[in-house]
Amino acid sequence: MDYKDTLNLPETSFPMKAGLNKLEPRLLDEWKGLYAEIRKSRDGAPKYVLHDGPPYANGDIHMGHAMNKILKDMIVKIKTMQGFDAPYVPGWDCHGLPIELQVDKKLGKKKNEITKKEKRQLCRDYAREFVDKQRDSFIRLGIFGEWDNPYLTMNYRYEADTVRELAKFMDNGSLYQGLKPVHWCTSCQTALAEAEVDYEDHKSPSIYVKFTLGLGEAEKLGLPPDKESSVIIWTTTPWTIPANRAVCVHPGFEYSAIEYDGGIVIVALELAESVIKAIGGEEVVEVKRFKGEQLENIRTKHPLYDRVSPVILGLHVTLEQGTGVVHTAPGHGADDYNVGLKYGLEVFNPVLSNGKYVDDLEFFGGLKVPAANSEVIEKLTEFGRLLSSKTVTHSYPHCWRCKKPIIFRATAQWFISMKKNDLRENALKSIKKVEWVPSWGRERIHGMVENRPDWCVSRQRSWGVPITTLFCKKCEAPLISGDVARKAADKMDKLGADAWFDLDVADFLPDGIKCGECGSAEFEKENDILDVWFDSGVSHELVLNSYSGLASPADLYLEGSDQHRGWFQSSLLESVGTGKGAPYKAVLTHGYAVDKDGKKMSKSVGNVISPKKVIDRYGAEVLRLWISSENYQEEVRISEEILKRISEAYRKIRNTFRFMIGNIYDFDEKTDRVPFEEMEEIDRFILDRAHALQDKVLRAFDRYEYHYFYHSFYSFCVVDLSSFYFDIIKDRIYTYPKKSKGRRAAQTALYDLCRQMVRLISPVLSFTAEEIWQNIPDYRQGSSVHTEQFADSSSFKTDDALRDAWEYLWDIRKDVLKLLEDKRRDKEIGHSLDAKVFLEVSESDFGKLELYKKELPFIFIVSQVELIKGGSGDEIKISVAKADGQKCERCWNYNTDVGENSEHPNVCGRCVSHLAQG
RNA sequence: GGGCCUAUAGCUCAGUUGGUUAGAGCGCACGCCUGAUAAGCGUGAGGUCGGAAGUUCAAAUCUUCCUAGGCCCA
Repeated sequence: MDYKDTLNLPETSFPMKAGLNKLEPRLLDEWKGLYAEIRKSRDGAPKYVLHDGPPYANGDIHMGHAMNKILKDMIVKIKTMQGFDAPYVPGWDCHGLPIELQVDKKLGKKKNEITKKEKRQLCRDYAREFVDKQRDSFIRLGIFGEWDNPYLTMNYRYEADTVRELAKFMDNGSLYQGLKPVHWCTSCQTALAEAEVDYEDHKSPSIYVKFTLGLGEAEKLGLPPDKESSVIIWTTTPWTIPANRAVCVHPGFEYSAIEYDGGIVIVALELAESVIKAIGGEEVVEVKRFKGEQLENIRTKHPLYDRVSPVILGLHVTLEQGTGVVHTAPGHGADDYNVGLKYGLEVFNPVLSNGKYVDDLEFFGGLKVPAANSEVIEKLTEFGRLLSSKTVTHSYPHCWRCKKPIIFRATAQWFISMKKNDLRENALKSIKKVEWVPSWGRERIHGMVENRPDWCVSRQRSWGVPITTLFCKKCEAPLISGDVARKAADKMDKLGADAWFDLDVADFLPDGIKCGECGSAEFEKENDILDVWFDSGVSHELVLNSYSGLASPADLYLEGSDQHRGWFQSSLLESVGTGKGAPYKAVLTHGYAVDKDGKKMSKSVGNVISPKKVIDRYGAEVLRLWISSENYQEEVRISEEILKRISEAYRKIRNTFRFMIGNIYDFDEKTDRVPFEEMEEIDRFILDRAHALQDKVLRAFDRYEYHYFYHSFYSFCVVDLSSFYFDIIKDRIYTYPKKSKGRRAAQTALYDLCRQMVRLISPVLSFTAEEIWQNIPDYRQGSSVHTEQFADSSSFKTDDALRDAWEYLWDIRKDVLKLLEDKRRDKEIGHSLDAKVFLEVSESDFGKLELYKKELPFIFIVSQVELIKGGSGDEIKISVAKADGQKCERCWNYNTDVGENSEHPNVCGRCVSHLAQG
């Protein structure tokens, strides 16, 4: 007869192949109301608030989005499994230039024909479209959250509340108007963003100009007082000379004082030769040498006007070209502006929006730049300040619309002061109280906040939240009033940002308000909009305090490491600036997704792997497992090979569960459970290992070390279960009578393992965990693993003695397997059950092993084991021979009693007895 | 150019305060099994710890420099 039919082989409909592209959509469908159900199940539980940083509503999601959202989802699910009420409200950043540019692009030439209001509506439609697209993608990844009610920075209420936040900065005096240079097209008469600037070759004059040292300054430097000493600058924009306010040197460079044309000129040592040559000198005769820092605060004379241009120090000075001394006009250059802030230089801009000098500018009033270059050069020559002039071709910014060269020009901008109300100091203090993971995040953001300039919050754009300030019609003085802002916000609640632009200024004027300068009561509205970083920077206030279940400050912010400059900082400044502390208790950062060589993914290189591609080919589950496997605090690599490895690991994990499910098909916990103390030792041992695993995994979770889960869990499946425990208990669950205690004990262990492990994987393998959950014997229709909590595995813990004994047995097993392999190579055995093992051990080891005499054959999966007392020390001598007796047709073990039963002539005594019991 | 960070087997990761021949799993090679079967088991080969110099009795681990890469600035 075929004894296979008398065995209890696994039975399950849980498929070996996942078919994730079908399984995942099916479960997503079943999960429609699950988020609400999970929240309900945690009603009243302690909260854990992870606040979502809003992605920009533009374009399809890329790997960085997927990584960020999956990590967040894992954390929310872990906290939920730990019993917390962990809500997740996703958001989107909807305003800003990139969307406006996309809309412009779609409009083509029509863009100049539509009104600003129409443009804003198109931007709103565009953002909406991508919010929906991205939302579908995120849901597809298995992310749980309040998807039907996300926060959008373009929601009317959000826009209005953003203005209310801005009003707080108006109230406390932090908001002010100042000047800052921006890219400016004099032809279109508009400010341009960096993205709207094209760099093309352009011909410019190249001039060297003398800045003569003021009276008595030469002596300070130890230079002969009877000669004229000058520093030499080089520039390609002579028209900015009238706006010069300083000359800048690098503190670390060496500078040479050189004899030239009866006087002395000072330039960088390294450039001395080329400069002297360029200005027609013969040879370099050095009189003296200085370190750049020695020149600080030396007074030079402006080459055209009767004013002083001091020497200042700046790290942006280079030796690539020029003289190593930089002509500094804070109104006409970014570097100049920044260094000027440090020295308190005037941000002087004599150029009007149409590119003409203001009328009262001496010598050049009314001239247009940059055509005025020739007049400036002429004047410099006349004043004897010009050393050289020629023409060069170089890369120069042009307007992307009209293709004409643009200029840098200081314009009025709105700023939030870092100094007023001690914003910088308080922000730095708050940084110290936050937990930064990895820890270097603290240093990074601290350094940035310490050195950043005031926050420029204005943009000359259409798509955004208005800066609700007014200007006096009469004297043009700005009116910064929180009351005006709040009146505007009240209108915006119902009408959105448009209210500010559409309604009459009178609608925003509080009773009796007058211009503080001239007393006039007539005003006009500011047209600038807010920097989008302000929009998202207020989310802690607008979102955390308005959604049910959320609370401020958040327990955690989790974003890419670029957000130390971005959202972490804007949120911090906004929160501290409105009188609170940091909006987060902890900040966790992740690296970027890069290719197999650690290089960033880019279309031009062709190394981009999109989430969609991975989902289509492998399933979202594999993407989730991939992220869990990597140390996300550094750059995270992804490649075909990595995905292949991960999907293989996925199959192994899946099969591990399949084995457990397949072997508890006839197990009913209520009637069949074997109490822990009555289980076989190995059953208790493996449960103990499972407890230790969970314990370590949960502790790693608390340290934000999520990839510990993947490695330890996977290793548990492969090493502890598949190759050790499962292999050993097969004999017991397959060949023992169905209802025997031995089989039921193993089933109890499998049942407990399965139920514990499925919870452990659920934050990562959310789909598969649910599928497993639905295949465990006592599955309740409609229930979900995701409303559960992690198993309390402390009842799995066993005593140290049992643990030590089995670790010892396991070690010996490894040695036995090596010996078996030798015999296999020699063709003496095939299957390990063909073998009999001899262990020659010392007195003390003999005692230990004799206790397990009966277990040893099963542990080694051999037919017989013989213990021999002998030898000394720790050494165990292992030898292998062919097993005694004949192979039992049923259990495949060799035994000398095979043949003793006439009814079952090819079966061992143990199986005969098992058969009798049914 | 500056700030912060990273570099251990083909892949993903461990390597405690510096202390024997640098570990694991996967993959690979070879073999076993055919009662988890497009599964399962075993054995084995893989590393000048990115490179160089230094500190030390002793360095993957500490210092400096270099190379490659990432983020943010300029």
